Amino acid sequence: MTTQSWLSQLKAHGYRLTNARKAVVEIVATTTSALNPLQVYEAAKSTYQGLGLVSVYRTLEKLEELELIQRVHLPDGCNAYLPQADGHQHLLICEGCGKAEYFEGDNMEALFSKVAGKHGFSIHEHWLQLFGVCSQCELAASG
Amino acid sequence: MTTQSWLSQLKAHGYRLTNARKAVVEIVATTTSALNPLQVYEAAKSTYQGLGLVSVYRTLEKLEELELIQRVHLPDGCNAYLPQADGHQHLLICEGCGKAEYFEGDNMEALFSKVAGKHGFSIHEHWLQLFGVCSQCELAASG
DNA sequence: TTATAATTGAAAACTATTATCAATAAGGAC
DNA sequence: GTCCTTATTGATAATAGTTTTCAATTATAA
Repeated sequence: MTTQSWLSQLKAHGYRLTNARKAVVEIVATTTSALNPLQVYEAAKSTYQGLGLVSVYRTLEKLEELELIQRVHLPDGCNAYLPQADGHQHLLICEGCGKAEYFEGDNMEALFSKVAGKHGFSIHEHWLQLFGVCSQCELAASG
Repeated sequence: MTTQSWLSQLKAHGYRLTNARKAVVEIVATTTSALNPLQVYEAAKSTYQGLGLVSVYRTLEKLEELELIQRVHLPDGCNAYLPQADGHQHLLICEGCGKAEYFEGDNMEALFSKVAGKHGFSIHEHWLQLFGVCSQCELAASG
């Protein structure tokens, strides 16, 4: 299970397993949508009442350091986090429920290097994010 | 010239042409890299000494409203602005000098709708940004 | 030139994030 | 299990970025 595996990795890096960390990991490791620190805080408090917002910031920082989560930029804010994808993946985000799914773009790299060549750039990083409405939200809206 | 055209558009929408607005427009209409409010403020102050930071925020807001500029998300901040591109373009940004260039991805839409179909999403918006180093910065680094 | 209302810059308020610090508690040694 | 050390905590203060407030100014139409 992801939560356990993340806790093991924290431990393996010499970090102590505290109630605050367990509560934050439990939320972030299992979320399907990108969450900002305040959202994590509110969700994690139901597991561990005594949690402080500051500990959420600190735990997110460590999880990002260990590459278990990644920061996601959204139209309404740039501090949301999502479990990190394996390999190089792109994002599909539902504007209704916030659900985020990774996808792989076939042959995207080829396009990128073509563009890079044309403009005389060497590419180091890329962001590709699609925003839309998932089928459930579509249904909910029409039904 | 872009600056004049932007000022005309502000005027056409009933906004007064003040020194503060002229100074901000002059900077933002001619920039080749995405600038945040503070950067605009500092650059525009050399044109109009009395400028206040608050007026920069307010002017950027109006320019965005009129779709003359667009907000750009960068790894180190999400409040930079760039003149808006015609049509649907993507961004190529130099990590060295900050220069931003638009490009058109051929057949990108086809890929997006394929992905959308596969995941059951309907896409409303997309972000595609490539980060790298432009030829000038490459040269500067090696030379 | 004058009147008027939009706009301004300075200061205050607000929000999000980070640093400080004494109290707490995790986890290794025994 | 108990003790000890020190990482970690939550509360508070500090900081940074952005927005609101407001009296003074100024663009513009008459």
